[in-house]
Amino acid sequence: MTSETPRRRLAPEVRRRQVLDAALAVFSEEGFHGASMDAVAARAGVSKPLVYAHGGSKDELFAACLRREAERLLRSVQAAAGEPGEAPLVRLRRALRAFFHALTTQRAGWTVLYRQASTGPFAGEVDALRRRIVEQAADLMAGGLGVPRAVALPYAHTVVGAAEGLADWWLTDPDAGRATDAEPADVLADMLVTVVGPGLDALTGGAIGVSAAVSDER
Amino acid sequence: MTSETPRRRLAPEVRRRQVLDAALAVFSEEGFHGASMDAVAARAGVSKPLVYAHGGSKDELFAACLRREAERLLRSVQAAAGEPGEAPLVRLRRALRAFFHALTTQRAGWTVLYRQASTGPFAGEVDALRRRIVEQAADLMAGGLGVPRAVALPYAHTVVGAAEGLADWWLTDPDAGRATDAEPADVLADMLVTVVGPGLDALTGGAIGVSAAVSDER
Amino acid sequence: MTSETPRRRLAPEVRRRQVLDAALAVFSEEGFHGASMDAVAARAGVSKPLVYAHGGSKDELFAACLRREAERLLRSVQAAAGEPGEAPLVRLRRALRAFFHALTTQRAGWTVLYRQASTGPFAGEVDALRRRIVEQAADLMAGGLGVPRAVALPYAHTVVGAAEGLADWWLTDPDAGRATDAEPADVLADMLVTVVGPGLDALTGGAIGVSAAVSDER
Amino acid sequence: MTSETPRRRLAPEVRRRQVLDAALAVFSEEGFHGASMDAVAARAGVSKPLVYAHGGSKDELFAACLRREAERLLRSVQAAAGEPGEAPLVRLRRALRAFFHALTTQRAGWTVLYRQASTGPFAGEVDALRRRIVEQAADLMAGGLGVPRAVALPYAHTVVGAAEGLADWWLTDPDAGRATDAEPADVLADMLVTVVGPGLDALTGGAIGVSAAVSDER
DNA sequence: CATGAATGAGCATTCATTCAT
DNA sequence: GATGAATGAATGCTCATTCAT
Repeated sequence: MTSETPRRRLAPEVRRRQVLDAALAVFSEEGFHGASMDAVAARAGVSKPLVYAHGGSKDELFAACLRREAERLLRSVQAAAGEPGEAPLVRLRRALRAFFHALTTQRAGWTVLYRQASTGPFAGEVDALRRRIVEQAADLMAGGLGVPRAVALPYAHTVVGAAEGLADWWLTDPDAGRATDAEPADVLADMLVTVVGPGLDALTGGAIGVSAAVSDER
Repeated sequence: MTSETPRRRLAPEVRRRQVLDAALAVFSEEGFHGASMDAVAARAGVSKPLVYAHGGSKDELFAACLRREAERLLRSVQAAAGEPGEAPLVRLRRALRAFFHALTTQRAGWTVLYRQASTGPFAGEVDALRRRIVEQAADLMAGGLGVPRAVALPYAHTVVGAAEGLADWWLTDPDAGRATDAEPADVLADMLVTVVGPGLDALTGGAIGVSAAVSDER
Repeated sequence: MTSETPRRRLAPEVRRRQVLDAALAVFSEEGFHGASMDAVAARAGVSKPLVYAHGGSKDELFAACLRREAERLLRSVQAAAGEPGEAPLVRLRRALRAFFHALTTQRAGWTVLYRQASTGPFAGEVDALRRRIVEQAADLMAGGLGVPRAVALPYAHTVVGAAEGLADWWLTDPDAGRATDAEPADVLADMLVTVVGPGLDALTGGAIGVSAAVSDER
Repeated sequence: MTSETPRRRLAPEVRRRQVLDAALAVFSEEGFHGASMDAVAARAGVSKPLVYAHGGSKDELFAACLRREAERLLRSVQAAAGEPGEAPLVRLRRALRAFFHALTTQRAGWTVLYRQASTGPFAGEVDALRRRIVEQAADLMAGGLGVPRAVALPYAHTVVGAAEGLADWWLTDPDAGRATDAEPADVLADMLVTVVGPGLDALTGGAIGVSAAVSDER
């Protein structure tokens, strides 16, 4: 018999990450229902009971993936958005750049979060995340300028939706954002600011110097 | 056997529509994997083999639902967009209004298209549809004004993504678009034009009279 | 390929009995936990889903076996016990004869009822059955003679317990009851009456002519 | 690792008893199949491998419990039965009293022996025990009076079965044996002698002074 | 010696799919 | 043409058992 990988003993947290990583990959490729625990185990290179030991039931495992990826994504974007003192569109642009950058390293996570989870028993969890993101965006604007919340909220939904649309495009089409030789993530973020920035200006009655913000920080 | 409902022989195309309708309903409620062929048959009020006879395998059935709903949606929007002669933003707004209106009568279809199908073996099919929509939007602008395709395409992705985001919001949150007592579908469409219109103006170097178009046709 | 048994279509009630019979056999041999649905299916010569279709879940299947066997057994004994008008010991003897006779054709049922089910989620069901039997026996005596219930009840438990003990012996040991060439079931029943009859006489202060009853109806 | 409970090295036989006690408790509560080795280990407060080291496989562990409890029970009863010199019914009554008394302190053991083990791979073991008990009872009578073995054996089965029936009743129903305020174990034992004593007298043609024995030793 | 970590094997259950009527 | 009856193939999950430390 060829010397199979010997039954190594690993630290629980290492194993847990291993399992979560495998689960994320499989879930993102096959979807929640399409993914089998066997497939997760195989991907992780371990036995099925170990998956259960470290990840719990299939539902728990999926929820754990979800939460981990959401946390990661939110953290990146929040850190990039910076302090409330700055100009809203500048903060928005930095946040969007961070968002598109994060997707490059979290492609599977994004897929799981936005394509797999919005259905089934986790719609609630994902909805909550989405709401947190949108709220954050709405706060960014409602706080930064005097925009009333009732105006900021649909705007935030629009921007977040647009970002998701571009993200999907980017992850699907290899040419997306590659018109120039700048970093595609930045190109897409800037593009988005260019498109929605003036609209925000219009909504707020010119409270922001859009063009300045848009042309800034290149 | 006592002749209960006499199991009328129906014309094949009628049966087919019956089956597709049932399938759409079940798929939209339970998701692709959650839906069982038994449930579809029960919903259609026919036997399972008949479902197979008229709808093919589960995959084929799902794909058929997908295509039918996509066709419907595209047709509505295309019809509303009108002729190439008119002002792009006017056409865009009409198209968006039609889109949001269509969702009210095609809620199940939308759910299936965008929540269930974007994963699994149908991602391709959905992608193709999305691409058709985006192409159409890009044409609308690239044709209407002198915008180069390379600029129009990402813009189109942005707008379509934003529309999807708002649509999800709308279908999820009962308050979405109900700030005034205007038709919510129109409110959302107009909101979107307000947000992305000026950006288009900026992108094209002022080729369109945005403000006019935006305030027009109220 | 050798012509396997062709997938015959059978009437539902026939199939159901087939499945129940197989389940009873397997349960009686392996116990509830030891029995696998695969084994039941194999024994019935059908596929596993068919077992589920006709027998429900494993629990339901077991419960169904239980109830069917209990019903059978009770019916036999009740019929044999006859009308309240007759002498108690005569009725008791006839009932016991019927009981031991029933065991010959219901060996598996007995095992399932008394050896498998007294544990696990069905203890309640079996307890109820046992109580019905004991109550019936107690009534037989409390009603037939003037014995107070408080005396009849432990007596009934004693007699039923003794009958079960003999039954186990009989089903285990091939020699049991074969001292003479009379029907073993009858020998055991009569033996039991001989042993416990005089005790009943003693308990009731000689209300019954035991010896007469005991020697009667040979 | 911080030395919590220092996991004392214990003498092997002490450990073994610890493990057997835990196993008995778990088996009696959950049944053979329902009991998991994890549960046994947890109950014993030791690790699973230690259970294997001291108790062997699950089957062996169960068998060990079985044998230990059987031994205990037999010893109690044998000791109580006393010397062959005495009157058979007196000895029987003492033995029965000891039996019912033993159950109060060995409830778990009884449950395991008679409810869990009578099925599956241990039926043999339990049968052997039962046979030893019955043999003993038969010897008691065949030896004490001139009864031939062929008569004594079924009688013994009857008495033992009746005792088991009463025991089950007692352990199930809290009112059993509590008519007077005498010790229930004694009440049940005496009750049993009252019921089966006269029958033995009848079988042997009046060789024993039943009434004397029965009323004796109150 | 004692254990945490790991696994092979099995089980109840469901479902898409297809014959026989 | 339409259906009730049947099945092959998975799938989620658990457990007795054993290494590596």
